[in-house]
Amino acid sequence: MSNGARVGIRDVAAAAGVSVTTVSHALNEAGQLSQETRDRVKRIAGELRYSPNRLASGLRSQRSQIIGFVGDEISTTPYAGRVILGAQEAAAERGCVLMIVNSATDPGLEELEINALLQHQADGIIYARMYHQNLRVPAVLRGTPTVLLDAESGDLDLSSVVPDEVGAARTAVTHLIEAGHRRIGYLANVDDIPASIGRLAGYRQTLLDHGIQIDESLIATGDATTSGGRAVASELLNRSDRPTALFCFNDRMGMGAYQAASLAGIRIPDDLSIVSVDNFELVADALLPGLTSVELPHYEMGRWAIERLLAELDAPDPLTPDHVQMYCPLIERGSVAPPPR
Amino acid sequence: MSNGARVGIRDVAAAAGVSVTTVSHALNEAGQLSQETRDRVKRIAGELRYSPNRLASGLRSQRSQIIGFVGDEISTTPYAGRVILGAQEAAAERGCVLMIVNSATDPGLEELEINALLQHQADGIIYARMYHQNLRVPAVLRGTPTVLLDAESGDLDLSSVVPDEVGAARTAVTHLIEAGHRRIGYLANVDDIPASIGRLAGYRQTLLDHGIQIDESLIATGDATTSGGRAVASELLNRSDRPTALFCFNDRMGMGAYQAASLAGIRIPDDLSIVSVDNFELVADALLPGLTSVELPHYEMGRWAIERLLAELDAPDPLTPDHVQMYCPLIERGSVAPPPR
DNA sequence: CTGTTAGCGCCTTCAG
DNA sequence: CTGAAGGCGCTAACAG
Repeated sequence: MSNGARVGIRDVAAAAGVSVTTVSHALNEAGQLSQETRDRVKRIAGELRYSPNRLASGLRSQRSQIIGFVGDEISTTPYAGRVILGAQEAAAERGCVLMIVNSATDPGLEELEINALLQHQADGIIYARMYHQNLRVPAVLRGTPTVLLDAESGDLDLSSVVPDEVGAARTAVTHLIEAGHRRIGYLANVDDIPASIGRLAGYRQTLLDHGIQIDESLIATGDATTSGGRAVASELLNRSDRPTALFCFNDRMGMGAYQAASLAGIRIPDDLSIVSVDNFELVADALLPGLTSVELPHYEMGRWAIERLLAELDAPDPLTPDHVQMYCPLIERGSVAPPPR
Repeated sequence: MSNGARVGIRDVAAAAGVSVTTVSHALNEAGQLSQETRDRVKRIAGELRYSPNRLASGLRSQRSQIIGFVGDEISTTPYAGRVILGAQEAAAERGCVLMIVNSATDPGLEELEINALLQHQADGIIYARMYHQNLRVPAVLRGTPTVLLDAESGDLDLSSVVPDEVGAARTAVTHLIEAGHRRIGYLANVDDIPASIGRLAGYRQTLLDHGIQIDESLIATGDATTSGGRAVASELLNRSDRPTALFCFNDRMGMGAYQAASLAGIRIPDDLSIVSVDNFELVADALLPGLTSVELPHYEMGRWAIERLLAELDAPDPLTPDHVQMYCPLIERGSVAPPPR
């Protein structure tokens, strides 16, 4: 009915002429066995195509080797894939497997889904958001080791990993300044979220650090979408004293800026340089010219979250929570050039 | 250590003054219990915040309620999210949960990952590809109920669901013809995969059905990427007898066609109409004007695969495999208009 | 209609 | 260094 896991530990024991204990020890690198016995048991287990039943071992050892992954908007964002890949690869390296639920917008449903994870005895939970945010973790999670991914929680002592938003903006704006730009506009996101705040702060700081006066009229705020970016970029670009470069909240706004530039007959990068944040390849790489973008380290955050969670699970004493802001590297393509003279 | 699942079925039994059997029956809607007892047990279980241990029940009942999902390129395609969402929602409705692995390009690694699923006693497997393809299913899967998603297998009798590629092309081209176009180019994909074959066939059939002679020179083949689309679209659009409409293999090639048109000073949709396949919103919706596209039903395929798999699992006798070609709906945006006169 | 009795397959004290 | 026994939490026969 199920899979071919007909052969159990006792079959191996019988075939090897030892007890089940010895087999268990040999296979789990536990106990004190002679190397010879250990090898022989392993060989025979292999020959018999023995495969452990993790329900049984989990039941007994109180370790399911399952990590629950609670994510929002898995379907609507392109980032989810890389987060999940990073998490899954890190988990696989440690003999764990991911159990994924898409936390719905409805908190009631989310609780149901988390309960399913808990019923399966997930050893721990990665609570992931696709956009950096502050949140309160659902009460059901209390008592289960949890790591926050692309999210932070004020009320609870949970480890978390988020992108270094300020640093991302600094990297982008510095790149523009180093190319010679002094008049740099910012296409900001209206939403009041950490990414908006951090990137705006990074933009300001970097200009100031380079002795560039901040011109508030060069900060245009809109929806963090292509059409939003197009709209606000148009305003900026139709001014007689338009900026020579644009830093964009994300790649979608960056794409909007391309469209606005095209509509206004402004060439990229000759007349206008653009840097954004996301490095969403399907967009950044597809634009003409390619969009230089600061990458949000989704894969790395996925890995980090799993590694941290497993470290907490393995620690004999509770670890003090760690809060990481992850570095965001610049991916250069073709949208930056020196300003037109 | 683990979660708060301290309270077990025996605690509930004690509190309710019944045996564990009665509790089990009450909670699982099994056996023959008086409605009164059933309700009382459920109430008490709720009050005690009882939560079943699915490792234990799975071990006993030989049903883990886990569906394994093995997918490729989960991280690099935007489709994965919707497939997974459809699968996960359908699974949740049936009390099941998804265990996801990203099958690497390396078959050895893939086998390892599938084995992990099997060790966790997954009741069945969804073997999913992100691009429609024919394949041989890994030998490890033999003996485990498996459903193919966006893939078909010649050598094995496994149920499968794929997009109706021919139908998708017919829908797209028919839409163009109904808008008045007769001279319709096709941006084809060089890769020799079912999608390429099916969409090309659908393009040809539809023209023929409408009495339109096929002009082979209007079929331009390139990489299924934005730059590939741009390159081949340029060829077509720089001809004096250029087509009035373009059917594109996918949205990325469609985006390339937009760029080629822009470079050539051709306006969409006034001078040129475009329809493609994918309906990848982040691109189709972001383009100016919006790209009319035939949607690949990823969410629905995810749902279908789970429902089919569960049906096979629940069937007393083996079901005869089902092979579905799923309908692809047209999503109209702004890239189609009557041909210029 | 409800309770008793065995395990599901494995790990983990304990003895030997 | 190895083996015997008990039980993780639950369900499925069968009794009553």
